[in-house]
Amino acid sequence: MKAKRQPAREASSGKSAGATKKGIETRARIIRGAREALENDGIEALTTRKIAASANVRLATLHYYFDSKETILLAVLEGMIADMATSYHTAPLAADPEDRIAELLRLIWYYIGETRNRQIAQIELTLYALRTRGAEWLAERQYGAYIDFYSQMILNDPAISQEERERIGKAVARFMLIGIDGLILQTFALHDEEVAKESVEALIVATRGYLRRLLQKEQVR
Amino acid sequence: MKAKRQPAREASSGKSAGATKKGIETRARIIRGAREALENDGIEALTTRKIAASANVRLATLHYYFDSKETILLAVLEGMIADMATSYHTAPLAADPEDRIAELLRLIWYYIGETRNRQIAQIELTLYALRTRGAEWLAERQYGAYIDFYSQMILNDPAISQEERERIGKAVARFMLIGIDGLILQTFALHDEEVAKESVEALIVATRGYLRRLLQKEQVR
DNA sequence: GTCTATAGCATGATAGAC
DNA sequence: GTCTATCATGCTATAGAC
Repeated sequence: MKAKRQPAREASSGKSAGATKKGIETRARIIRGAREALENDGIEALTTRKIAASANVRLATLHYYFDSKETILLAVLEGMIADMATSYHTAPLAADPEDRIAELLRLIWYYIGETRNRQIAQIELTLYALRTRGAEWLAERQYGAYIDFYSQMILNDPAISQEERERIGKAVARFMLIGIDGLILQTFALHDEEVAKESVEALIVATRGYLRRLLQKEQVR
Repeated sequence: MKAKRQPAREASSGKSAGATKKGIETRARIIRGAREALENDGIEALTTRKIAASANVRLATLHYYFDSKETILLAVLEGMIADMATSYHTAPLAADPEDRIAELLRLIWYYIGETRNRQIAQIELTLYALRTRGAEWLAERQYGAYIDFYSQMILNDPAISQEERERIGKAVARFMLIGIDGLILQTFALHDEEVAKESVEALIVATRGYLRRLLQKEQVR
């Protein structure tokens, strides 16, 4: 709540603590506990006491590992970024990029449905990072990571030059990500499974179309 | 922070206060102050004292008009929903629905760029409502209001039956809204104006395509 | 590295004068 | 309807024993 402190450049840690094996473990447990508490109660109701309880750690231990509540929150976001790629490692495998888009979007959609509160928590954290002076780069990195990952999943056709592949892949990835984020908010607000499913299919068609258009432009050059 | 209180069914007010002219004015000032404080500092840092200061009202006055901080927050969201329609009343006018989509999306995009913090605050509040037991309906109503509004903006072709017009219009509106929300998050995270502009155009093409497809299906029947 | 204990202050909310 | 004053509690963070 206090604003006197200067923002943490490094979200990872505040102290040099956590070098030993047990230390690393405890640090991880704190982050996990914070994430769970955040998922359960939302950022507005999150307190260090809840984090400690959720991590099964005494209150003072939090501050041995982290400078402040802010540092913990940013570390949770960092953890989510790191976890992201591993979540989908049962990856789609279709040969055609357009089919991969469809598979990927349906897979993501399934995962989102299973992790509602985590999705909400992640958006809360993104907004928190955007608000926190000195932490905007974290939100940027989060999106960068998602875009890189999706991009690589969609386009790996060696017939296209590396440069163009990356340009187009990232554009499609950004488009996909826009749809996914918007879909999360809308689905949880409307809670109409039927309508959500329709939107996913519409998003698939749109993303495919966008990819096709970008590739066609490429041909014409 | 306490959870003992039972949730407010009505977000509008908590007490019967605010019947007089001055009372209504003060109530409005509190809501406006709360919104401004929220826009400036984010929900995580929002306190009743900040709200009071921002509304130029003493702390106790807040509680004369509202049962709790929660009630104030939900009232702010309600206010945003009410303001929504008026924001775009300089409405697009093209005759062709597809052109209206383009105009509308570019207009919305401009407005969003001018009100960055308000957009973030609104998403924060939506998530807060989704978290708050008994207030989920507010998030739903918010989306319903947006969808109704966009729907009506896009489709008013009398050549189509009322029922179909509404079905298609709402589907397109939902699609647009997904794009807009996703775009808000991504743009503020990446803060790349160039890339954002591209995404808006991609979204326009996609939304037009979606409308066209829905209308074609309609023809075939 | 983790604990107990507590400092020191901010918080949401209320009592009661005017 | 708005104020001053204050309560009870919860908050983040720290000191210091083990």
